[in-house]
Amino acid sequence: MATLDDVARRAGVSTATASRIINGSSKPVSAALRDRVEAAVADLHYVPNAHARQLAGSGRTAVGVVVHDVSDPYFAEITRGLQRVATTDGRLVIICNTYRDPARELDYVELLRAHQVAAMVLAGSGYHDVAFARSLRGKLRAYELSGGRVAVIGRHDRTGDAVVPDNEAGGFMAGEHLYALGHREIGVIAGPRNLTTTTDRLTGIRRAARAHGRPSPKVVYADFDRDSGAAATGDLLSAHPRLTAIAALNDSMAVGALAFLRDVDRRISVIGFDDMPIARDVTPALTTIRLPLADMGAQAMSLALSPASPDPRVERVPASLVERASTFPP
Amino acid sequence: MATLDDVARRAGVSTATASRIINGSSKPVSAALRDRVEAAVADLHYVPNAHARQLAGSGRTAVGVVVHDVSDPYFAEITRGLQRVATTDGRLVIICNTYRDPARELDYVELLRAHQVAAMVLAGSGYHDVAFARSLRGKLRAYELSGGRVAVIGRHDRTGDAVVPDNEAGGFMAGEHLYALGHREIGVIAGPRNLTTTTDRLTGIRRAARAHGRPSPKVVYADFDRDSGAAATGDLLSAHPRLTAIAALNDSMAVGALAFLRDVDRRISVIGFDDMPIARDVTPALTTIRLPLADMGAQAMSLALSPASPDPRVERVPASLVERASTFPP
DNA sequence: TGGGTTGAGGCAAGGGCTTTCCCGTATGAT
DNA sequence: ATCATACGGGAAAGCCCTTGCCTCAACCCA
Repeated sequence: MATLDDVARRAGVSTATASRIINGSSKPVSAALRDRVEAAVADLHYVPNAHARQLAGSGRTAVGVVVHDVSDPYFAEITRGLQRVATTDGRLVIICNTYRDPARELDYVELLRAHQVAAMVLAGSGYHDVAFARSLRGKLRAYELSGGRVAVIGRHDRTGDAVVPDNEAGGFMAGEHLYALGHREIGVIAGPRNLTTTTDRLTGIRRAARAHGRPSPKVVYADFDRDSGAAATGDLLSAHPRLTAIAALNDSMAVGALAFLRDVDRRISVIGFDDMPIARDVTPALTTIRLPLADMGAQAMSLALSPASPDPRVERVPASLVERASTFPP
Repeated sequence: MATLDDVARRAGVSTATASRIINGSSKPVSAALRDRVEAAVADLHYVPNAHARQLAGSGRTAVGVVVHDVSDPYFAEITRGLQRVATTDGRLVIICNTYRDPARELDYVELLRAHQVAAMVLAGSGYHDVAFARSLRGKLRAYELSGGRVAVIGRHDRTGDAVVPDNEAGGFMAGEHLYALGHREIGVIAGPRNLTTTTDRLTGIRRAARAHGRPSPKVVYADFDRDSGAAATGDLLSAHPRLTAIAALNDSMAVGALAFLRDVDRRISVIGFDDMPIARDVTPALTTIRLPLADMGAQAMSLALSPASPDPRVERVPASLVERASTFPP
């Protein structure tokens, strides 16, 4: 691999000059030298070593993102928003998939710190796990102490910049919608129970049940993905055959529910959550609680990229109901 | 940020010793020192600087991936496969989204080279653009010369390791299926015309038309995404009202076509391509040409991570027909 | 007891780049 | 003609690590 030294030698200048030309430093350099250096760069296919540069230079340039899994539509949307603003800012994005393994999450935070990223965004780190939270807080604090910036998407039990969707209100809206339609007994397909996203949304639905004087909904837990949603629907319906509506705590599981219901040839209301792209393309089109996922990602990255402010900024993101065809009176 | 120096000083040892302990080198070290160093590391929240390490050490550790857009289901699946094998190999994955901008693609290759990645995988770089291809080849060669490994997914006009789906055969199968069903005049919603994926699939379909003695299908070009697929369906149908079947060159556009047809309340056959996850959840469930996307990603990463072999390895990936409900006799 | 091992640890040389001085030379003003 | 002022360019000091080589002491066997 050609080095700056090679370039300088070939152009007959010092590495200092070569470096200045290559980086477009403000120091003036004669046109002749500039040409010679540029020619040498081209001839040698020279690319500056990013690690050496990072070591010698001052500015951190990359940013890190820690999510459950970029291929999951929920995180894919968020990541899209994130990337848009990071790229606009000319930054390399390092994406880390945790697959919901808290240990892996902790490791990735260390790894990103080791890579001297300028900022990191964490999405989906809301576990009900005190030890994990404490450990994470410690690592993030150490990172921030060394000048790193952090933004979190989702409920945060640390003080710091965050983008927080109103999952509880969204859950309430879902329940409200179903009860207002006249349903009396509803089932809920929840996500993993150790996630705050799950419990927050669930709390909202339960509050709606109370508000309507209905019994608490029947809950069954799944994994936020389609197939577990389908399986959970089976469980729910065999345990409680008289349910007339199901609230799935995300659209992937709602799609699974719809698939299951079609298979067993039953037609009951299903409401989802998130308004993922797929929601409008299933049949019946999915009624769901919308969250502006891409925007949330963009907001989080903006926060992370902006200079630290003394008091943490928390952007609250409202949820909204999108009525389509999958919910109807009992 | 604490440095190795800080750790060494605090533990009262040299940086050499500290480094050996931290990296679990084979050199023997007394238990006492080891404990002191480990304590210092913990106290200081020390994380070794990845850049310095990369500079000083020998092994390249990260790998790069260049794709159109990770949030696009096609690339999301591929990326999932890639990541699985990269992570198993203990490597950091840097994902770069080109949004189908050849210039950006070239830039990313340079950037990954600058970051000294051990290997890179390119997916979706099959543009019909001679200048681009030449430029890309040059950059890749320079990278390989410096010990980097490259694997490409899709048609490659460079010699090197590659995973090549049989798009042409897949296209033929799609056409074959439709003609065998009795359709005489079919329309095609193609992807961007400058992509080899588009032209290869199209070639296959045209061959099927010839094989059945049918006129060449009507083609309209779109962008491989849902909305452009829906719009293209409208164009196609108003230009050729008597079409009885549509072949979309990927599932996203097929889903758009289905949506459009539902809107105008028309029911004609639609076949997709790729068998993305969404295919089985739309209504009617999408008949499609399946490609094992995640496996392709995994294979490509395996190739890229294995030592260079004198003669390039090319893994051909067969396509297969998945019959669902969206195709039927005219 | 002496020479040869072996075990534990430190010194210092990079690795490739940026950047801060610092030094000539040409330019302008007086 | 002289002095001050740019201006163009180079030398070299790091940035933070890893690792080959060397030293020193304790230990072994004959």
